[in-house]
Amino acid sequence: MPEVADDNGVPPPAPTGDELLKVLSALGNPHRMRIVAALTEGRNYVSALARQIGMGRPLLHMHLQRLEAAGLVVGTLELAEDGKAMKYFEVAPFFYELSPHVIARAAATITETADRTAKEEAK
Amino acid sequence: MPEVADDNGVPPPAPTGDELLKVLSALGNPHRMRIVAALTEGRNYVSALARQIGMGRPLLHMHLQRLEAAGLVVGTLELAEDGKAMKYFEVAPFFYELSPHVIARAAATITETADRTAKEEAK
DNA sequence: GATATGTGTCAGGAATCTTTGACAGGTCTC
DNA sequence: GAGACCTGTCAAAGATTCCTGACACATATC
Repeated sequence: MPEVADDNGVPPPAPTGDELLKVLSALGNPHRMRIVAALTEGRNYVSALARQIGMGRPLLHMHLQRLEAAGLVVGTLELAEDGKAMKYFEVAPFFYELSPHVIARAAATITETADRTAKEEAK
Repeated sequence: MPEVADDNGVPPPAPTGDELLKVLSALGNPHRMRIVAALTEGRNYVSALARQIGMGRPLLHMHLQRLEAAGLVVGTLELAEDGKAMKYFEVAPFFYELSPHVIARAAATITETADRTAKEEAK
């Protein structure tokens, strides 16, 4: 039988420079990588996750934020039966290919840290 | 004609955590991405490259070093006909797939910045 | 009320990148 | 020798990222 056939067999979307940049810098960190790995085994809420991989909540919170900004994980705030509000996170079904061509193509559409702070995108 | 058929169609080598970490953090930088892009159009020596993408030599030198350490580019010091020694760089034919599974698998073999400086690998 | 759970944020220090301006060396041509 | 190229390295500053210890807010139980 063929591996998996979830998606409609979408080829390679060719990510933009800024997008790829966010993804790569997000994944290029030991802790963040481990966080994604932990979430791959199942969704979890931040406090529990923090205990599981042994790291402070504030720190985890920040890392999850970074991962979510890159679209690698998604968090949803839901209310438990006992009324507690807890934020569950789970990995997003991402997929990127890294090759010279992909990088070259993406590099053409970068609007970041180039020189100016490029902080004016609100226009 | 079919795209390219260089390699023997090697599947997915499943990179180690440290390796993937180096690759991702190396590529997760605007300048480094642009450098790879520039080299995709053809090999070049550092001084010329520096002028081409407008950045100081010392800086470029450092970035190239990082890229080379990650195995994304390779540099060779050769002597021009007029006796000058120049270091030519070119992109390496790398290829990585980024998906939750790959990350999870790689995360299991990380030996970096975990906690201790892990600076003792010289043993 | 006190305690334990969950959520989030903030300020400040520690640790790492990133960047620049010298400086060293080399060969060749004028 | 002086100038134009190339190579490399270093120290110190600047900018980011990372990390920790408070603090705020909720709800439920003892």
